Amino acid sequence: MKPSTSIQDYLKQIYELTENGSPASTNDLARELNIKPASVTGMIQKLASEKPALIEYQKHQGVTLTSAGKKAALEVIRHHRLLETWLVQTLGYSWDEVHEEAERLEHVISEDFERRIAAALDHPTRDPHGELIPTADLKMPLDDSTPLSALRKNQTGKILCIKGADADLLRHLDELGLTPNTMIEVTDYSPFDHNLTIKVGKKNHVLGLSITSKIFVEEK
Amino acid sequence: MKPSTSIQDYLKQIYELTENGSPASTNDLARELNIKPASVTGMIQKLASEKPALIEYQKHQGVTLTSAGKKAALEVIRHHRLLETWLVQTLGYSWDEVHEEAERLEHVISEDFERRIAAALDHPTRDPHGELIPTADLKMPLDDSTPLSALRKNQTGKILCIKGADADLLRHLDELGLTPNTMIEVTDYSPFDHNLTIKVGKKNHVLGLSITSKIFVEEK
DNA sequence: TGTAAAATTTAGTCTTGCCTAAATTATTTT
DNA sequence: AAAATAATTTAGGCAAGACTAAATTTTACA
Repeated sequence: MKPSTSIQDYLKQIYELTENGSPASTNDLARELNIKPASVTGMIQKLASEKPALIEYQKHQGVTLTSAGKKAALEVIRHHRLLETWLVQTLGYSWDEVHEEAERLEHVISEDFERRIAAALDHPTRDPHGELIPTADLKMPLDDSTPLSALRKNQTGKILCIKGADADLLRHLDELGLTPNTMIEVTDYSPFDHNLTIKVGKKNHVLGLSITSKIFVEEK
Repeated sequence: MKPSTSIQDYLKQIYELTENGSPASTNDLARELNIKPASVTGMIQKLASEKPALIEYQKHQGVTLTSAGKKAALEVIRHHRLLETWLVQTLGYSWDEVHEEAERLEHVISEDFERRIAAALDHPTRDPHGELIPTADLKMPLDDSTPLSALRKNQTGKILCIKGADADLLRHLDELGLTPNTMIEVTDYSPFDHNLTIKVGKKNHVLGLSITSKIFVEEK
């Protein structure tokens, strides 16, 4: 049976917190979901005792997704990213506005709806932020991007993805023209503070690590 | 604050059951909402004691909407009908498929989303079934349609709306070409059983009262 | 290594919205 | 008008999913 909206939110969040390979802690989950840690423990115990189990869990050790849990998480993430793409393309949302709307819609659309928007968008592989969209058979495509912070003077690339930016930063990057699919060139690098000077269009911008580590590019 | 999904469903249903002018009974609500009558009583008491009250209620007398309740109901109905229109126009749903999808989406879309689809559709006044769409300021437009069953031999009209048909009947009417905006002519009337012979395109169909009373036309 | 701080879990409570069973009120039939 | 039936309400319960306060475990640091 289809997991509740709450459970879908937990699974999605666990997926994201465990992408680095390490288990997700009760506290991290609580922070990300805006829920008290005690409540998270309760839900964790429930998810671990579902059959089939959706997460792997041992007291005080954090949680990881089982394959059933990962599948359910990817389903929600696919919904979310297809919806964002579609809202931007068909209703003129800007890429920094769509998140909240998709956050609510992702839980209620049918598989039929999912198929229809995927087809209407011609089966996109990345959403407006550049995040990879899980495939229809619920696999996450391989990510071939590099953080902009890893580039050095004279290297060029195409922006693929902006990760982990809040609404303010998204708007700021939009104003600078730093959006997915834009070509950029590193015109200077400061080894001291890791600042990069980036040429985008005809303008140069000096960006610190807190920004360049959130921009992912395909090196050319 | 925004009413819960459950409350929105109650209000929408009460709106529809009271369109005839008489209050909605506990039993009718229970039947339409697939909920037990005892549960309906509980919710009714809650809705009547909200401030401001959303319904008018006296024990054993049925319920009607207050103006606050009607406003909330029209908001949901506007969402539903705009969504149906939009799903049909942009995602190729057929008019007999959209109901369920809209039923879930109507509760989660933002006012911004509502404005965007209304604008994208050029502010339609009727949904794919022909039902009137409440205006942006939450008034229900006047209905200028007549039941097809009231027409007699040689009268002609344009189909405006199909009301209260289940999925089977919707598909059947679709096959006969009896969809909103179609021109029809009454070529015969049987006073005995109230059957009407209707010419639609080049074909004639004999329709009983159970069908003609669900088709609403603009008489020409 | 022992202790303080941080993280986690347990225990008990609350709200929402549904349920069943039983009691009450209204309506219909004889 | 009384009896039978139908509609409605009351009472008591349950599951989901959140909360607070208190107990426990783990980790970190002196």
